[in-house]
Amino acid sequence: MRTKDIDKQHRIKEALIRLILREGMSGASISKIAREAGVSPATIYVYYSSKDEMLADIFQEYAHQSYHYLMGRVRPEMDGAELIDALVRGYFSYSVEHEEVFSFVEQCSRCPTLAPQVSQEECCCEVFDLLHQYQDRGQVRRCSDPNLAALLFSPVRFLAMNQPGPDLDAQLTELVEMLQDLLLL
Amino acid sequence: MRTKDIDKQHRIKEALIRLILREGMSGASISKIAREAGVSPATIYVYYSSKDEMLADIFQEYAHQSYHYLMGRVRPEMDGAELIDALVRGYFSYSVEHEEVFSFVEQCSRCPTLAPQVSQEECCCEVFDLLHQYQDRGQVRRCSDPNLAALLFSPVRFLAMNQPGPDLDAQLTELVEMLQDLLLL
Amino acid sequence: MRTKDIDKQHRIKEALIRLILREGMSGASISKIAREAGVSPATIYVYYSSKDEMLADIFQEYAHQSYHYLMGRVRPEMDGAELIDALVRGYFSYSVEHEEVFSFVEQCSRCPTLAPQVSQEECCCEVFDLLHQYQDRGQVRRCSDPNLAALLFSPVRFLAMNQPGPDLDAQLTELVEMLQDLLLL
Amino acid sequence: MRTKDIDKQHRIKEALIRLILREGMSGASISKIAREAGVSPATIYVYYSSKDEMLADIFQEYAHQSYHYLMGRVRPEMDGAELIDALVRGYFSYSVEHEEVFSFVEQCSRCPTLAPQVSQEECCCEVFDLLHQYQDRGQVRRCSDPNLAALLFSPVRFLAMNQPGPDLDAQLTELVEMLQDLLLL
DNA sequence: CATGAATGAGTATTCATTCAT
DNA sequence: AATGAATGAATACTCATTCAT
Repeated sequence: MRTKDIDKQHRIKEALIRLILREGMSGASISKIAREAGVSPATIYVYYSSKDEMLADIFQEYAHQSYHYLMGRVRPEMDGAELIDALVRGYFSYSVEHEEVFSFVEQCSRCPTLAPQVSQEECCCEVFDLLHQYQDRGQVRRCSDPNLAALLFSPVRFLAMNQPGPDLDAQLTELVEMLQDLLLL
Repeated sequence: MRTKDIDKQHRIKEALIRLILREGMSGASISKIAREAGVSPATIYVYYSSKDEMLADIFQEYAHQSYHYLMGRVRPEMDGAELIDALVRGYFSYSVEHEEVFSFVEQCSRCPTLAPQVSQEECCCEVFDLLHQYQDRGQVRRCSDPNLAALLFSPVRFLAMNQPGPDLDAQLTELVEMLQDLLLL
Repeated sequence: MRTKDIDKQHRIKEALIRLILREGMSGASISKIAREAGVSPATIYVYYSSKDEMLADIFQEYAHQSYHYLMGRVRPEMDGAELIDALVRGYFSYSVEHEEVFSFVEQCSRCPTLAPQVSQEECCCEVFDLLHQYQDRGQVRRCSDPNLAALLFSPVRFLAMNQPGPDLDAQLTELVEMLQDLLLL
Repeated sequence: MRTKDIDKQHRIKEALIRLILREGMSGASISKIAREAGVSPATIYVYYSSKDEMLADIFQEYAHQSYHYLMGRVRPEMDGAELIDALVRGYFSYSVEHEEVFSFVEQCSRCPTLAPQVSQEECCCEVFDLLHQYQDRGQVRRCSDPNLAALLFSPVRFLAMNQPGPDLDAQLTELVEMLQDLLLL
């Protein structure tokens, strides 16, 4: 059965991510994952040859999901200000809507045994392509890609991580404005 | 009665931090820590009542070391541009010179079972006091503290985390300039 | 899927009981039990979810074995004197032949954390049913069940526990006679 | 200070016995005992050279306390019936009033590594001396000492151990009457 | 493909005991 | 006499993985 298999592997992925959100990297054991996914521990080894490989695979798979999400929030007809607004608020929405994946990726990317296995810059190229177009059109300030990424996404990631205060919305608006000040020409 | 060996506790702390840099949160087991510190596993329980408590204690202790480090790099006679330069480059230096602590804190602050136990904003107040002075004097743009922290420290943290490329220095200079553009009046 | 090895569980039970006879409750550690049973410590947790549960389960299982043994030693055609003789001597034989189980049950039933988990009076009802018949027929003195059990079984248990002296046989005979005097009408 | 020492040793004894009532033989570790007694673990080794020796010593010391208690409940002017009544009810009272010691002795005397170290029949000689006098005077039936002990004390011990039912008092009365029937001439 | 049984090596923690003061 | 520090060895239990079905 084709569907059955894929479903099972999918449940394993979700179980892993859910578990890591709840208990952190060291709380995600094979047997807990299996229990959470409703499969046997042995079944996990049908899809992944080791726990390390599983983690790396799934990290790789989800590492750039946020950028795909972002691409769904921008429209070609947006001007620079709207683009920055969409990217910043979009990234924040993502961290809320996909809390599990967000936390999973955050944790994995800090793990010294895991992070080097995964190419960090690979799949966000779509977003960069877009930004480059705006830069080429003189709508967005030119700067190196790492700094662009650092300024556009790290601060909002920082806000997303901290406990949600009451005036978080105002902060988000302020952040958008500041980044517009900084990046628009 | 044998007297408590402060050096021993210090070695435990360093061993923990070193190990987490090398192997991540899930690689830091009590017995590895003990071996690395040159003590018996049981000795760790003389100083900490559980592994969780140990992690939380040591995380708490080091969570704000970077800010103390930064305070040692700024001088009252600096103008706004120099301040931003000192803070950004200082934070980067810190991440290089104290790689172990930097990675340890980064990992701990993403761990869902650990982060909530530790008050994140406590000891960086000194830095904020300083920034507020510059804001009061009209040298630094007014904005909410979280956004100030997010913009000043997250991007450089992001650069520090990624594998060191050749033109990292140029990027750092660029980042400083951009933040000066953004934050100076 | 490998099938559960009933023999393995049986070996675990026997190992536990043997060990407790030799070394007492505090000598029966999981690793000793595993070694004695010829399995891995982890295997024990395939059959029991914790040591406490294992002890309670196995205690429960053996708590009333002596009464089943007794039922095999009485015949319906016995008169009252023969019945008492069979029960008392039978119980003594049991303590000799099944020394391990006897000691195991004696120890468990004194353990304050274990005894309350196991229903003590459950399975000896068969013996009581029998005794009630003799009482109904006027062959055995009427008295409350606890006293009947206390008088018929505790004294012989006491003799069985003490180091075997040379005239133990005479004592047993004397005990039988005294109980016959007391209980026959 | 003389008193201080004795007091400390006494607190250790009481702590051990209390702990074994609550948690059983395997729950009584040196450090728990020390905490319960309010002393340092090392202090225990001032009074006892090892845990085994401590257990044996204290068991020995309390093994026959019940018989001393009983001797305080009998009067020389009692007749046989009163004597049996006093012994049986006295033993029961003891098990209630000195629950901790009662449970401690019950558990120790079943422990195969502990029981053989302690002479069981030593100190109850006073009670036997008394019973022998009644036997010599023809007031109590002659039988071997072990059987006398077995019949007089085991049944009431059995009643004492089982959970206290509502009609325990009636049972005790019944037991006294039956033993009087059996043992009085 | 899928699985529960099985396990050696590991986990965090506690043990009885000794040491230095 | 008394103690908290220190520990090697043990504790109960879980791990990632393999095996037999």
